[in-house]
Amino acid sequence: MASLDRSLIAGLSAFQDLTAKELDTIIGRARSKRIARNAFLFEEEQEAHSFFLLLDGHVRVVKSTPDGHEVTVRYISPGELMGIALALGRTTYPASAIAVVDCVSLAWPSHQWPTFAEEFPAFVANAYKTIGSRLQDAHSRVIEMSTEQVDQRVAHALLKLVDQTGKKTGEGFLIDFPLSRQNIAEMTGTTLHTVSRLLSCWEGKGLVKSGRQKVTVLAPHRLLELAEGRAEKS
Amino acid sequence: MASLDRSLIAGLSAFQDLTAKELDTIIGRARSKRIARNAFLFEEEQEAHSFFLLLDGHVRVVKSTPDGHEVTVRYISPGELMGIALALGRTTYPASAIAVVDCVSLAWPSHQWPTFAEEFPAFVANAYKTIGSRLQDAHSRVIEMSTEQVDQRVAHALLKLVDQTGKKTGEGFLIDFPLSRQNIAEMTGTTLHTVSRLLSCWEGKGLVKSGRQKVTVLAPHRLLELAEGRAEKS
DNA sequence: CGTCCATTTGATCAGGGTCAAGACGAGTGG
DNA sequence: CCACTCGTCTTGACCCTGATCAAATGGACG
Repeated sequence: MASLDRSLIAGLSAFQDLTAKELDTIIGRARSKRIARNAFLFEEEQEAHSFFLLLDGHVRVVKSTPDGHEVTVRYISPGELMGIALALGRTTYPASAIAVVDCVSLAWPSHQWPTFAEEFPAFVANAYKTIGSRLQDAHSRVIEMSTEQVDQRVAHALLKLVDQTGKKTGEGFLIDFPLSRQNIAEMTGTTLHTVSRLLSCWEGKGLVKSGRQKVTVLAPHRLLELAEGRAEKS
Repeated sequence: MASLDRSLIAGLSAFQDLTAKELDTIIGRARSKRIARNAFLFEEEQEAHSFFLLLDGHVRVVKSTPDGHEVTVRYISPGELMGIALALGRTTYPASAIAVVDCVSLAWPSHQWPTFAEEFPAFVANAYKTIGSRLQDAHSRVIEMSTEQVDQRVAHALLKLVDQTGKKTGEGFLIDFPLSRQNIAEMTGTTLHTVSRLLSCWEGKGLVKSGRQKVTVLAPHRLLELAEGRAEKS
């Protein structure tokens, strides 16, 4: 097996302010893994044996309720850390992580966390920054759910995904992984029916174009107006 | 002014695993403040000059939306840290904190955080644990908002408050600070009207007893059944 | 006693969930 | 290459939860 090279992680915000030598050490302790589409990287409630960095692909993080509902917490893009809640004193994963497409990730055993903390304070500082921004995300989600209508929430969700992983195409911004109506519903606390109706309607207005597990945002600006509730009701 | 004594903070989970001497040092750097009912401890977007520990009273943490809605993020009880989001790389407060009753708090200047981190690693570890549990709280809020009906969410909210600050009385558990229908609505993403109707209904069933800005939970167990959706519809 | 809030309760109604049925498209196996 | 199947998506009809609008009641406090 070819050994891992630090160029894989150099330049990622998680490893900002670390020296080349430190990167070498860190990557020397990592194992790389391929995860097939639809496979779990880790599961909710499971013992948190490792923490991860996604190198390639897209991962959906979900929590399940006792009564069978699934709620999507977030999508992870390449370069992001995953499974780091243990840095906050947990021993089990708070959610499950599923590969949306075939993925490649790095993994470090959890028991190395304290060592990392001592040897690479810049790294843990970055990790905490990540956690901070996720806490803010969670709070904005709460606020959206409390104050916005379904159409605004769906619009916000699409815009967030475009921001995160949008690929510019001739027509607009394609969300670059398989995304079903059901998936969008699980992000926004609604049903696939309502999402389907919304997308149909928006397609009619030229805001988006969507197909089977595929969404392209054509007019982000107008979608944003809708998301912020300053669109004229037509 | 009498100087502050370490007995004020000894025993609090935020200061677990610190020596008496360390506690003395920490408290020596604190300033204590009285905050009148309805006054702000800090405001959203404001420069985060200090972080706080609530000694006495109750604080409501709220975020406002551009269109004037207020969402209550959480209530803080004595012994809890506040305004520590700056530990996660922020420079402004992410929400406002309002004294629900007359309060007493300790405050440390933010610029001491790095010093604290070096001198009292146990303290920052505890702080991160606090943040971790708040992240989880936020996620459960999202899940509740996505999957539960209003009555379940209100029931959950009341139970959480009872857990946090419930005072056992002859009849049940009193939530020990002024709490209006409006406040409950802001915690659960509904309106004061709906909350009022729910409480009236529950009062009829003997689940709660409520008056002006006052709620007592009489039958937590039955309320929990309702919260979890396994109550018989009557 | 009067004013200001918090609360209650009724009436109305719409957003969006639920139920049902069908169309479409992609992959599979013969 | 075609038929079949399964999963995704669409669309209609219906109805329920809970928001909105409106008005009255009741304490608390100056």
